[in-house]
Parts: sequence; structure tokens; C-alpha cells
Amino acid sequence: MGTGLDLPLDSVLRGDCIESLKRLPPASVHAIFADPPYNLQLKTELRRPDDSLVDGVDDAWDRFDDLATYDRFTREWLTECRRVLRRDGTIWVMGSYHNVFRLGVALQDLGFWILNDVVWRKSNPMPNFRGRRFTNAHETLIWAARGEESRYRFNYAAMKSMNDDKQMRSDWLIPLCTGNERLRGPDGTKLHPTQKPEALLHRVILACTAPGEVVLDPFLGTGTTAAVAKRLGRRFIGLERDPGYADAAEARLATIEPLSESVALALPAKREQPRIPFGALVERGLVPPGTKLWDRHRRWQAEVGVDATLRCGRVAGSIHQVGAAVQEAPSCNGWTFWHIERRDGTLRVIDELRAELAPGS
Amino acid sequence: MGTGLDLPLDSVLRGDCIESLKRLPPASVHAIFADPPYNLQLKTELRRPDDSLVDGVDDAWDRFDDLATYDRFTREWLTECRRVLRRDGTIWVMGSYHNVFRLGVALQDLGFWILNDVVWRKSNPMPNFRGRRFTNAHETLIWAARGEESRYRFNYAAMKSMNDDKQMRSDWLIPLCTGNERLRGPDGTKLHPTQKPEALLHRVILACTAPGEVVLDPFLGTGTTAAVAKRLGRRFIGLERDPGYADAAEARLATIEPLSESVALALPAKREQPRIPFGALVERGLVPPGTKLWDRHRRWQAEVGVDATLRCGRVAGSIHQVGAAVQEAPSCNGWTFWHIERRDGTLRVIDELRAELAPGS
DNA sequence: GGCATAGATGAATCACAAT
DNA sequence: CATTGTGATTCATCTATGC
Repeated sequence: MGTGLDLPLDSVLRGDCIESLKRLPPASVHAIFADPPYNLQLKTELRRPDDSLVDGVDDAWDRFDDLATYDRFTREWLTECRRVLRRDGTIWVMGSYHNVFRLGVALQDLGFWILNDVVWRKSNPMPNFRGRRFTNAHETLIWAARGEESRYRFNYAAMKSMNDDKQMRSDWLIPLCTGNERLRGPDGTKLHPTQKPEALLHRVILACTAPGEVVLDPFLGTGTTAAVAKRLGRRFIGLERDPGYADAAEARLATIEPLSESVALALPAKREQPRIPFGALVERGLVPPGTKLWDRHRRWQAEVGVDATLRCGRVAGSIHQVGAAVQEAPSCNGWTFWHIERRDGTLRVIDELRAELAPGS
Repeated sequence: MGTGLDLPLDSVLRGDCIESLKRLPPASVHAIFADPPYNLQLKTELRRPDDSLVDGVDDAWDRFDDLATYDRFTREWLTECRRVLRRDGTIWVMGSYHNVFRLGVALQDLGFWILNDVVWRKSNPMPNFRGRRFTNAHETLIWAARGEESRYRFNYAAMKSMNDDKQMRSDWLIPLCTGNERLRGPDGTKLHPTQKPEALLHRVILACTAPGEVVLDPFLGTGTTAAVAKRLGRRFIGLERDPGYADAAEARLATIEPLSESVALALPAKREQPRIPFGALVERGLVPPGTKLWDRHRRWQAEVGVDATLRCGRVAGSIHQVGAAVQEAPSCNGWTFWHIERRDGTLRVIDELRAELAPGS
């Protein structure tokens, strides 16, 4: 709808994130990654339910005020995020047990539709020094679509190939951000207390966006989301209220080179490739009319007609319809159900023949 | 203070759990384990790729009209649990992403003090059959004290000794309840759709109770909590509304013999040998996207994509698939076939990089 | 009996384009 | 917007069957 022209792409917007969000056009970003602040620091940044400013040294704060204020803040920025998110977009929100339950409830109450909760398992967590609890070795990421009916993007094949050709699970083992990746000041101290590892953002961005799409981070910090988005050939918008963090993020982004298009493009999933109708195989002579097809166990046999229909006894129709009918199943993928006979008598599934018609072969 | 005399110890109480809770004396149990309905909201049937039907949870007890109804129910039973819990007691509440955020917020709002969120990583979860999400491979347990100032019990040494003398982390790898452990009816069907593994309760009860202390389960089901409590020499109180489940739990409990503490401790945590997928090297930057790989004799060269696929001419796929394709071999171990180039121009097999990520190195 | 292969199954919010 | 037809999609583990 042309709203893309108003988007401040590939930039870091300074100032209050809710104010910045309100200036972005609706339904304009494909993905949001949010690592909101929590813990006591919040007390200095937030307002009470009655909108009064909170004094950071106010000892009168009780637990209810604390949680209610946090909830109010959470719902405010999530509401704006939902407005800015495209209908087919998804959002990632991460937190620890201190705040993640409040984040999840806010998401559900605002109409987001949770797709997964993902556990970032830290391979090198901080030990529990006092020995009074389990080592807090993970954080939680909630992945949600804008609504229940959203047709969101999930790059299933890319995730599967990342995981040695097995489905990617909801528990991810990734080390903390340390070593050279950790941004440090001239005195060697870390620039940001909770800098996230690029590997985490790599997986997040690769899972739910395509090259050229827009990733928004309302709590950019020192810019990990933007850096990984840029490297992967995505566009980014980062919001950050702390000038020091924003400076560090911009300096970091200037050093990032996008990967070449061919490398950044994940292999397309089967469902994203052009469809080849069965009729094409018949026309091209790979399955001439009159060919007999069998199921894997040779329990059923059918014959191909000139119009690419199958006939099996009194049943006739598409490869899918006849496959379903003979099995008395509600549906059937004829491509993987039916086989042709090789000269040596062995069977070959007709789905393999489609590959021979695919472009580039 | 003597309230123990009123406790219906080592018994299964039938009927509505809230009514039963209200009849228990205050501050009387040392630990609570609650596995409440998840409110899964399944809408349609789900079939596997082989067209078989997935036997999902469609029981009436898991259905709630809306989230507000679920929240009211949650707060009602949690309020009674808090009344019944001793001041030094702790509570475990488990759920999935459908309900666990509501549970966590209710706990916090009612004054419980969250100590950990623990992730039960399933070693054998059900796959995602349609390829539309990450495999839902875990559930979450929230462990909380009655309040912020509670002096709760955490058996640090027991947990540590169970975990190969390292601190027990917040992510636990435990298989589903299957095989002989799964209770079945005379027709072989499962008695309860969500029976939990005894290994999970073993760790829970051992972590936060001493022998002789009282464990309460307000949603007993077929009695896993009570069975493990009895075996570990703890007292139990189980609440269950469904007479069939209660019958099964009582029959099960009759077969349990208490173990000695030393025997119980000897059950070690499942040790894990982490599998390092090639994708981990890519997203962690050890083999950045765009890297060129060679075989040992430099006969073939391939480029690494962002999704950890290799591309070599028209061939694309995993390191194993592409290795096999270029050699026209039926299979190939990509880890030992492909090499990266060092700065000095010599080659290094990528399997060595994987070894660097393995623990203990 | 032993071994190989096939079948079953687990807390699941599980399509989408063309008409 | 509703309907229809194509066709994409599974991992670890335990049990049953067959040779």
C-alpha cells in the first residue's frame, strides 16, 4: 500500500521506543524482535498506573505497583508493535522467568497468536553461586503471529537444513555472547549488560523472514538484531533511547557487509517451488497414456488416461482422488502414493519424475 | 503446629479439587506439584504424513470457554494451594505455551516468589507434522516459594550428585512416559492422555522435600506424583475428580514399595552427548555463510549458504547430500569429506571444527 | 530364539492457492 | 468470503510380526 516509503529503513531511531513506534506506518514490518528491559532498572524508566512518574529511590513501591507498572509498559509497546506489524508478520519477544510470563499473557490478551515458545539453552551459563536454586541456564523466546488466522512465514526447510536435516526443535543450544563478539569500551568493560549472541539472531531472522524484508527491534541496545539483519540481506529499523548504545550500534553497523544474494538466499522449500501438474508428465511422454501405476505394495493398480486422469476399476479422477478412493482415505498425495515400474521390474515413485521437469535440470 | 493430624495422608481424595483443598488445614503441606489442564484448544483433527490420525487431547476437562475463565479457575485453585502450603514450602506448576504464561502471572500476582523456571526437554517429542512450526519439544515447570521471604528447602547436594557432580541446570532432558511405564487399559489404550514420566517427579520431589514430608498433587490423574512420593519415602495427598483415574491411581499405589534414600539418590540424571549440527558452525561464525569448502584433493568446491546448505553448481543440499552428489556416490560423510582453507592455504577437515564445539574441549 | 523389518504413537493451539 | 482441489508433511522409541 505504499506505506514503505515512510519507513526509516536501515537506521537507528533515538528516543523513547513507544514514541518512535507511533511514528511508524501501520502494517509495515515483516518481523519484530524485542528483548525488553526488566528487573529493577525498570523502576527508573516507568510510570505508575496513575501515570505519575516513578521515583527510582521510592521505597514505598510494593510488589503490586511494580508488576502493574511493568504490565502497563509491556502492553503499551506491544500494542504499537502489533499496529506496525504486517498481517503476515511475526514477533519474537524474549525474557527470563522474572518477566516472560507477563510478556506471554500480554501477547495473548492483545490478540497475538503464540506459535512456539523457544528455549535458548546457554552452553556456558553463570553458575548459581549461593547454591539455593537450579543454575538458571536458559531464557525463553516467544514466537507469535499477529493473529490466529495469520498466514505467517516459517522457513521450514532452512531450519531443517540448519539442524542436519531434522526438524528444528523448540530448544536451542547457543553460547553466551563472549570473546571478540562482545562489544567493549576502551577500558575493556562490556558496553551492554545483556548483549545477545549473533547466532541467536541468525536463527531467529532466518526462520521467519526473506531477504529484503524488514526487521524491527524496539529495544536495539548495541545493535545485534540490526547487525545480523544487515548481514543476512534484510532491512532493519532499530529503536534505542540510550545515546551511548545507539552510538555503539551505529558504529557496529558501519562495519557489517551484507552477504552476497546467492549466499543469503536459503534453499526454497518444496511448497515454494513452482507446481508441476501430473498432466505435464503425460504430455512430455514421461508417463505416456496407458501407463500402469502401482502403489508401493502393489496392492492397487491404475491406468493413466490421455487426459492425465487415473482409472482403477470403477474409480476415475486425479492421481490424488484415485489414491484416496482406493485406500478409502480422506485424502492422498498421489505424487508419493503412485509408482511406475522400471524395466527391471522395480518401482519408482512418480514424484521423482517431477524433478526431471524442474527448471535447471 | 499440629495441623498434620488433620491431614488425610497417603490417600486419594475424590471430587472437585478446589472443594477438597478447602477442607485441608492451612500451612500443612511441604510441597505441591500441579499439572493442571492446559486448555489446548485443538480445532481440527491432525493427521501424520502417513495419514494416520493423531490421538490428541480432546477431553472435556481440558476445555475452557475463554482465557478469562481459565484465569479464574487458575487463581481459585492456586489461592487454595497457597493457603495449604507451609510457609517454608514450595510449589511446582507445569504447562506448555498455551497456558504456562497465565500460570506464571497468577503465581506472581498471588504473592508466590518464583525461584526457577525449569524446562523439561523431551528426548522423543512428537514431530510437527505439517512443517509449520518448530517441533514443540519441551514443557515448562515453574518452581516457586510461598513468598519472597520464605526459607524454602533446596537439596542442592542431591541435585548436584544426580548431575555428575555439576550444578543441576534449569533444563532437564527426560523421555516421555511410554512403554511399560505407561498405564493402559485392558484394550491396550492409554488410561490417561497426559501421564507424566516418573523420572520427572523423581527429580522434582528429591529437589525440594525430605523423607517424611508431605507432597500434595491437586490434579493427581493416574497418580505419578503419589507413586514417586511413596517410593521416595514421602507422604502424599492426591486430589482427583475423575473416578476412573482415581481408581487407577489407587491400584498403582498399592504396588509401590518405598525405597531407601541411598538407593533413590543413585539414580543419575540422563547424560547427554550433544550432537553438533553443521548449522551450529555456520551461525556461530566458525564457518560463515559464503565460505568455500573443498574436498581433500580440491577436485570439488562448494559454497556455504546462510541455512547451512552447500551449493556446488546445480547441486544444493546438506554437506552430506552434496558430497555424495559430486562423487556420484550413494552416501557420504560430509564431516570428513569437506575442508576449509587455512590462511596459509592448507586444508583442514571440518570435522575438527565440530570437535572444538564439543563439551570438554 | 535371534534378528530384521514394519507398525504404532506421544499435551498439537499443524495449508493454501485457485475459483 | 466461502468452497474446492492440490499436495506438503515426521522423530525417537517401543511393540509386533516374520523369517
